[in-house]
Amino acid sequence: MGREFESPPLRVLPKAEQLIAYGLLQKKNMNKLSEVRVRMAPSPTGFFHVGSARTALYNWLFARHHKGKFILRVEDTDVTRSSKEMIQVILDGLTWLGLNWDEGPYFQSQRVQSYNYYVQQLLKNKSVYYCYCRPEDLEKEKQAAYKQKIDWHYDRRCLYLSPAEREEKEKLNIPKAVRFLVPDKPVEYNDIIHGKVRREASDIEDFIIMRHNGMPTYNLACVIDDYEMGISHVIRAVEHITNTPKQLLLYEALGFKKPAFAHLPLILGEDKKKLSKRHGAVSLMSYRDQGFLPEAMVNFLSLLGWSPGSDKEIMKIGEIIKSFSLERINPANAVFDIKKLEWMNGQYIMNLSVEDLSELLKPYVVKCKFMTKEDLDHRRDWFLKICKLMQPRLRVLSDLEKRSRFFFSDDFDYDKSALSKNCNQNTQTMIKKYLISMEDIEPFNADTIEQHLRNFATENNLKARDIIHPVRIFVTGQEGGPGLFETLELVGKDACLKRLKKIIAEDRGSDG
RNA sequence: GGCCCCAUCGUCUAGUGGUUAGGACAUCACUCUUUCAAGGUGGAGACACGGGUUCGAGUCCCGUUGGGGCCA
Repeated sequence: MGREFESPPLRVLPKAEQLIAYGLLQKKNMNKLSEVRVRMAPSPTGFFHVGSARTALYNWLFARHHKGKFILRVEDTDVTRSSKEMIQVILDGLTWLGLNWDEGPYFQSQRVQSYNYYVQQLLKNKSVYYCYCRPEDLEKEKQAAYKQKIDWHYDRRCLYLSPAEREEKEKLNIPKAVRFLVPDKPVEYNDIIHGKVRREASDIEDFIIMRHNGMPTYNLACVIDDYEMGISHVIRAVEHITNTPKQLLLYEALGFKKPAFAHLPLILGEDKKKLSKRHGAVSLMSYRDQGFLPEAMVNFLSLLGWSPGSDKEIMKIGEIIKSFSLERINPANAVFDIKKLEWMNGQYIMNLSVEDLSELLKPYVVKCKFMTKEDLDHRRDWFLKICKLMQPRLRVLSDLEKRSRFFFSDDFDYDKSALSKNCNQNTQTMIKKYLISMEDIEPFNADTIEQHLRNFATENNLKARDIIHPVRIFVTGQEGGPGLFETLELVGKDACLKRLKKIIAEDRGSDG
């Protein structure tokens, strides 16, 4: 890295600043035109966390509400193995949710010279100093201190190195990091969600801004990126709130204009710990695969920490954008309630047209190997009817597999307790008789099946339900489900007869 | 260990000094139905605690407790 960085890198000027630069706008009118620019800055970890998804969503909602820009930036300096695929995961997640970005993705790994440039500036104005300490040694000291329940801060030993000592270390080519010299005054700022946040200088350690290997730390890269990308509002998770004072110090040392900050509450698991892999599904895409609709996911996530103030919960995206504001975000952490998500998804499924639902369900049918796509297309009307029957019974699309297998295949499991409840000598005899008369039903549709069954019941001095229940369990294996007559129609005459015969052949009546 | 953030039903929340503390999910009952869902009706269920300020506090202040987060 022998190169000197003389010219400052290009900066993306917000619209208003561009106009000022061209003399087209007076500074006093700047606020009228100043554009909202927000960003989502994920680090590619191999999957897209629902928490990141919500952060992205809130940024996006804020940008759309203010007709500003939503920018995507990949923080990939730390992750040596960050690959194309991992970045694609993020893009796919955003795309699935419908969170389109206006700029980017920008990559931190490609902006190293920009960070170097500003580090030089900081070195020049003595806001930072070189630190020759070995990270492992400091870590050891720190752990030892914690063990004795003593707080530990870096003691600035490298700041106080004599010129001779420094020269010695330079001569030995000891790797050096760059540390920020924290000024002795408290840092205070106004968080949009949390209000006044204050931190004493003595509580802020001289933090590293650039590692031995020349890579910037989060705080440095973040500040420079946000500045150069003209970010007006930094909206991020509350775990970063402790970084904010440090970053504010950097803004000051660099002479940058500060953005506004809003720190989002965390999403918690049922045990109230930060939602993580051990809570089960935290990857956005696993929700997609289970058959959650993106609209439901967006609606649910938008309400996890924010409320429009009205009682309305099922909202179109336009309504959410219209009423969204950072001020209405609840500062308290929120538990991820999968039950409510499922309910909401069910609501969205019910509001779908049958045609749309069938399109969404098709991949699941194929994936479960119930039918091929071609067969499905051949029996379009039949499949549409199934979709209609299942529509109010699905909470996630993948529910289709266990709840409606019997439509597609003779190979399904019987609900054991329901089966034994309905298997006795009487039902066996009755079903035997019913089976014979069923052969005559023509055409085999819901209406004729119902008429026939009710007649059969009267003729045999039975209640309709005494036939309905056993037939249902024998034909579908389940105790509940859509209306029996529609179900039988769609299962088809041959399959119905076959399944009833099978039950009789097994002579379940005798073994109970 | 230090610092920071947070605190209304089990969960998500409304509430910005005067409310029978409202809604949603979940739960329970009833209803509809051939069953299961969906729908309808209803029930149970919360201001963590202690001090202030105030005529009056879920709401403002302080403390305690509890939870959470961060510390290359």
